[in-house]
Amino acid sequence: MLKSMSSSDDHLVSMIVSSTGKSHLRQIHAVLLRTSLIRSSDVFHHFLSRLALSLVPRDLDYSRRVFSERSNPSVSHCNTMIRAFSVSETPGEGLRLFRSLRRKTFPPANPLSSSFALKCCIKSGDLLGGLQIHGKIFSDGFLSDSLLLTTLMDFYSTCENSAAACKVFDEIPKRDTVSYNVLISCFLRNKRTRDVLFLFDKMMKEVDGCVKPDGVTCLLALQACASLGALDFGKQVHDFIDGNGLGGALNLNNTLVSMYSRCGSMDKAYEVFNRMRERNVVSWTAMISGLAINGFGKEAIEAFEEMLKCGISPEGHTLTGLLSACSHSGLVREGMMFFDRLKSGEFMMKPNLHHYGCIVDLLGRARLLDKAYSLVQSMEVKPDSTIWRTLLGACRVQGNVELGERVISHLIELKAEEAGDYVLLLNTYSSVGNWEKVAELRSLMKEKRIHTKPGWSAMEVQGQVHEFIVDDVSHPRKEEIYKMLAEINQQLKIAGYVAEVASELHNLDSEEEKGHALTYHSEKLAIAFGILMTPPGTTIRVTKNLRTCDDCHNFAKFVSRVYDRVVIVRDRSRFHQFKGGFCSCNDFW
DNA sequence: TTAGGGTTAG
Repeated sequence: MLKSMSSSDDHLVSMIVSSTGKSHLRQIHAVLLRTSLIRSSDVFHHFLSRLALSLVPRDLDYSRRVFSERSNPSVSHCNTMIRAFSVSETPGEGLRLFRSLRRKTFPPANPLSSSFALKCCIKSGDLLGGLQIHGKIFSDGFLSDSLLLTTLMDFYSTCENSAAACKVFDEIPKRDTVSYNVLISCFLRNKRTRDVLFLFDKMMKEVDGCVKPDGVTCLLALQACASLGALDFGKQVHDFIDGNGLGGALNLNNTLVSMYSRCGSMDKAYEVFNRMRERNVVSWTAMISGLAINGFGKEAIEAFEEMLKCGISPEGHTLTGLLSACSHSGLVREGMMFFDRLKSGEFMMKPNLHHYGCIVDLLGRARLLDKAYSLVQSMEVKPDSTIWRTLLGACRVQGNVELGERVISHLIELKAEEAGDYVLLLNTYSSVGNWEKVAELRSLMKEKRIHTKPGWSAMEVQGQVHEFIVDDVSHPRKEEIYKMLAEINQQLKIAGYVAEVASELHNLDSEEEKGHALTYHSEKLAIAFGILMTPPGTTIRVTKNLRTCDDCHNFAKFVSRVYDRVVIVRDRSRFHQFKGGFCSCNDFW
């Protein structure tokens, strides 16, 4: 049919080209060349777009050749190619094309060219390239282009420069839901979780015109709540979802399951999960991982088996959740059985680093350190720093100095040693009373200028999130908090609590500071704040970014008994529920 | 002629 068409049929030809499948594209190309129909800018545009953008997988070589054969490409032809490069493995080519386009006086580049070029910079991590484009936005006269500025924010977000992203946001003439979402995702990526909640609140109250949260906003806000353990705020987001007709979305329900379980509310997680009309592997994975961090190992295994019964195949993450559930609940036999099934290929995948990490953790907790070490040595994939770190953690718990030293030498070899690793080794030495080595390591840390990253704890009171760091003095009610902490310490002492000075050492320079900093670990500040701010009997919920130390764990146990409070601490690896002087983890973490 | 944001983790 194409053969009989003339240049006056451009539109029809374009439509045919746009609907052509991959197998016929070369034939169509030949016809277009033979009939000279390709000379039409319209026809060429559609052909190139089909070739470079809408086909999966894309044929970039072919697109590149077709494009280079065009003697007078228009801006939109160039943009098609820049966009294609921005999602390819060679985004640098897109930037080069953009630059050559800008150098020409005609045709001039348009805001879209800059937008796609920025995408190229994001993909290739080209900081300088992006900054140059930003510099030209003013001289190109694109300052009022909201969509381009939104992409620019996304660029700064990937560069972890949230201050620059904020500045661009302020300059956007007409902000809409997407520009808000980009800023929110920037805050989330850059760990400014409280700002995420602030912005969500602002959108909900429609402070900025009629900008309202949409599904993506809710998804991001829920992630922030999960990270902070902000259960009340999470419930508000849930209400917003239900009240605005967003409740049926699969991805939102999956995130709700994850949020509730990461906030320690398994009842609500189950409720959402059971009400879901449709569930995919992500839904099951969220549930299994949630059960895992809450210490419900057996239930996680049951959920996994139920999932298989429903005919859903697990993914890598699903197995990670399952194996970590076994590890956290001390189900060594079950964990090893699932690991064997994974290795046999039953789940159509090979064990990855996460899976090995779980098993190393499992063996370490089960005091099978040698077995864990030989597993790491025999791994098919090269062990990364996290694997070694997991093993180092197990060495600390069991005071195995010899293996601990060997492990740290592996970390040094990988050039991946972090302050936390030295702290673990330091604690291993101190747990066996080897003070000479402690001193030696301390001076080494000083020499290498190693500083620990501060731990933080968060606590939600009436929907407001309060954050604390070690030795925090920034909180407006710091005086009351420290007074309360002193009182608690006194009460606990009477009940028999003794601070374990040797249990955890942070970035301290002298022995005298040790006892002092133990008193002011961020979770202790948060717990004191909780007792201060809530009526007797209220559950205290604290979220911590690192693993909680032995001393703080012990402190929380005493608080739960002396103050008759349920204290729930979510640390980096799991939940601890303290009640009547005991912890749900049975000191096994 | 075209465009910007997003689900599970050791």
